[in-house]
Amino acid sequence: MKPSLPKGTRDFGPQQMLKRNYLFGILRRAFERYGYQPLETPAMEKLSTLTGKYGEEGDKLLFKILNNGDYLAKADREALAALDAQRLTPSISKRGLRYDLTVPFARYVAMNRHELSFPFKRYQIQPVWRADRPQRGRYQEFFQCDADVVGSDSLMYEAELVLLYDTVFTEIGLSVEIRINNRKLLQGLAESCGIADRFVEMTVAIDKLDKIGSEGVLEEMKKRGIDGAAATRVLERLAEGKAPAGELPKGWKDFLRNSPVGKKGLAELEEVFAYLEDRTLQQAVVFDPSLARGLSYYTGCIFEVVAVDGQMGSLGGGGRYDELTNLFGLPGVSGVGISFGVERIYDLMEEKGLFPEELSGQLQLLLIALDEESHRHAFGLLETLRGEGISADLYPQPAKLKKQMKYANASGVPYVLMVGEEERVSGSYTFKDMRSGEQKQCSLEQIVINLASGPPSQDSL
RNA sequence: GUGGGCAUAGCUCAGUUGGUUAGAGCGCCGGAUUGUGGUUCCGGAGGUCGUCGGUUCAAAUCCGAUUGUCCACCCCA
Repeated sequence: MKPSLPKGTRDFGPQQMLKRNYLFGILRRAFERYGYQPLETPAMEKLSTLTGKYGEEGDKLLFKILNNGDYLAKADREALAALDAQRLTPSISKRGLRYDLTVPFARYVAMNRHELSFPFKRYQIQPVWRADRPQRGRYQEFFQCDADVVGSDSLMYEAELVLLYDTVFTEIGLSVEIRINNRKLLQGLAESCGIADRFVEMTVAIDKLDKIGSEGVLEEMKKRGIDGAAATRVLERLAEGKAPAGELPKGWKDFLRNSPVGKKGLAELEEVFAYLEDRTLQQAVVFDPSLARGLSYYTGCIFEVVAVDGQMGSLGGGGRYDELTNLFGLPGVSGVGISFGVERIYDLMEEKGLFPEELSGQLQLLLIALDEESHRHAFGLLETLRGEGISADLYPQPAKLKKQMKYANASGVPYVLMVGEEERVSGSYTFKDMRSGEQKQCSLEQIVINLASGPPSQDSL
């Protein structure tokens, strides 16, 4: 049998894991600095928790888990005979793999409403599964990384989440544009153009403005049943385009004067921008009226992050949702959250070489022994080195030096310590920097001092 | 879910109108060098041509199916 992986899944080898941990570590520390608490939920949820939350398209992409035991005994015979998979499913599967982290979070909040004190802030970094057709940067199993706060409608949190995006992307070393819009403003746009009943169709279409241009969006809207004149009005309004945060184009106020919901959206944006006014931001933050985001549960401000120079697509997104916990019987709990597209961020960091050369968790020092007695001596040295918190290892036999060096080189260890008869009797070991090729004689104490403070810096030799 | 491209050594890829023993580069192993990797030189190993079936005297090459992968939609991270 030829071993292989299921479609759309990947192994993460040691080199990848060290980099992923570096990225996740930045995220984790940033979340905790901002007061978000860790949370994990099970990989599988009841199908009743998941279905109906992502629209018809989303439901199709849910991975379903076959019931245990003789699952056909309780199958819906009629549906089975009729080959009606959709009707058969509930009778043979009652669990599924989670599709995102937001819905399980909403379920968690609803279940634990009496224990939690609000506002409740949590972050979550876990894999999710989608039975999508894989493409570059799209997998069937991938990690999501979310930060959400529920139980407060303060617009302070919208501003905080923008700062969180700013902090994280700056620390990673990526230049991004953080786009902000508000669904209420879009509702106002639809109302003012007389197509309030085609709101969803309008948002789906204008979200593609970047990609297909205004003619394309016009076609898209017509195709989705929006009157041509109204569609043209929508595009006229969007023509004013993006604006730096804090400089909301004047035209919008006038345009939305007859739409209470639109004015509310505008006011919300103004308040968020007011919170951001004197903050120091490293990344570009812009108001983008064409930003719509597909997910229908957003009700207020919405966010999206894109790389300044990349065709990578969205690196993250989020927004405010007022009614998500309603679905689990907990009304009146407003939430706002953001997601980091860690898989794409990883790919982009790789592309731009943003990972440090030395990553924590990596082996720092490989001992190489040249004869049996030195090998046992080196085995003893490991105890001291490891006791000092240094990640150290010993080649398993006193093989030929060339062979051991080759192994050291291939494994990417930054430092090698050679132990032969001379070193063993003098207590002064040959300590080699594999990158520069330089080597010198060092006592064990000197080596510990060189390496003890985590990953070695460039100039430690 | 719809439409299309691709599948040959560990990796990236050549392979003529179907015709003897399927090639290259990189990587790997060994040696040059018995205390020095990454550079150089010499030698070597490694392939059921994704899988199954069909056409043919003859298939990596043509046809069908299937699986995987990539791309564009749909949707999304």
